[in-house]
Parts: sequence; structure tokens; C-alpha cells
Amino acid sequence: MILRRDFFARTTEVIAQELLGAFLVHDLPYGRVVGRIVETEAYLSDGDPACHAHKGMTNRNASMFGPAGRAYVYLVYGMYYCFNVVTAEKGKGEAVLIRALEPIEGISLMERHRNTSDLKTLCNGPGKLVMAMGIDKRHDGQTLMSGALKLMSSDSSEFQKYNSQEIDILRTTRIGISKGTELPLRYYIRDCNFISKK
DNA sequence: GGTGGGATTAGCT
DNA sequence: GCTAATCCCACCA
Repeated sequence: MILRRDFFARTTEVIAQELLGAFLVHDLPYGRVVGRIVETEAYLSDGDPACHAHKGMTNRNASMFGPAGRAYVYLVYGMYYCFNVVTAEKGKGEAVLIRALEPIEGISLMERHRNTSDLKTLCNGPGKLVMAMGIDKRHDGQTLMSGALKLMSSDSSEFQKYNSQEIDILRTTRIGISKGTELPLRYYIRDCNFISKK
């Protein structure tokens, strides 16, 4: 089942947890790539200095202020892109960063995108998964509810076999930020092999 | 096993 | 000028 607006237009922290086990699907002209979400981070509008929307809207973060269910894709460190799902009400400026995926389908395509064949490190970071999935800055502001790039629920029939176990969620502080480091807004699946930091 | 530096660009101060 | 929601490789242990 494709995730729709009623899923995305809710509390960001809840969505960050519920996205664990869901599937990111990209139908490219030359094939389909699918990853199972195993690590996320929430970025909030209130009291969260690490959130790009914290200081208001700019050209870069404009899609964070749009309606829920769209992509927010931005350049970090001048070289890599990060992929976020815009959440909550329109205008709030909240999102969930997808930090890691378990490669599920189209693995040879992912390997080509990333120029590596090491399954464990193919999608175990936000910049890496963007590359593996064939996401780029053109996806910024695009809807995830129709079109080539979409999210499928964790109980989708075609992927159900990948969620046979109960998902055990751990919560920690976020990674790679210098402000808001004390907030416990990172979520990941326990004992997952496709996450770089436990 | 762990650490340190370089790549590369947009947006702020 | 400096920093950033990162990654990779060289180098040391």
C-alpha cells in the first residue's frame, strides 16, 4: 500500500518511528530499486536548532514548509544530497531524514549507482542511499504520493516477507549535527546490519 | 581496530 | 571567511 497524506500529515516523531520497516521505491526508466527503511531522524519546528527550518524559510529549505508527503532534498558538505520526507501541517517546517536502508530490490542497479558491491555499506548513510536509489536534487519538492518515487507501508503484500519479525525500535540522539545534540530524535531498528553506527 | 584530512558548494555572518 | 543533517581513503596501531 502506498503511503498517502493521512500518513504524512501527523506528528513528525510518530512518523519517524512508523517509517521504520516501510519501503522506499523508485521506478527508474531502466528498472526498479527498493530499500527498506531502517534508520530515521525527526527534525522539528519548535525548540530544535538543528532543523533547517529553525531560522525560517530560505530558498534551500522551502519544500520543508510545503504540504506533507513531499520530498525535501538538499546538498550537504557541497557534495552529497540528503533525502527527507516532509511531515506535519503545511507551513510548519518539519521533516524526517532517511538515514539508512536495507537494499531489497534492484541491488545490481544500486551497486552501479554507488560503484561498490558491498551490500552492507550500499545504503548505510543518508548520502549513500540517495545515490543508490537514483535520487537527485530534481526530486526536491516533488510529491511522494504519486509518481516514480514513493513510500510503501511496512505491511505491503509484495514486501511483507521482509518484515516477518517484529520491529524492535531503539531511540538515541541524532548524528552529524552540532546543535540540538541532546534531543532523542533518532530511531533505528535493533540488530540491523545496514546501519553504520549502533 | 580507530583517527584525520580532503573534496566541494550554498548560505550565512 | 566559515560551516555544514557526509563519505572515502590513507595511515597508524
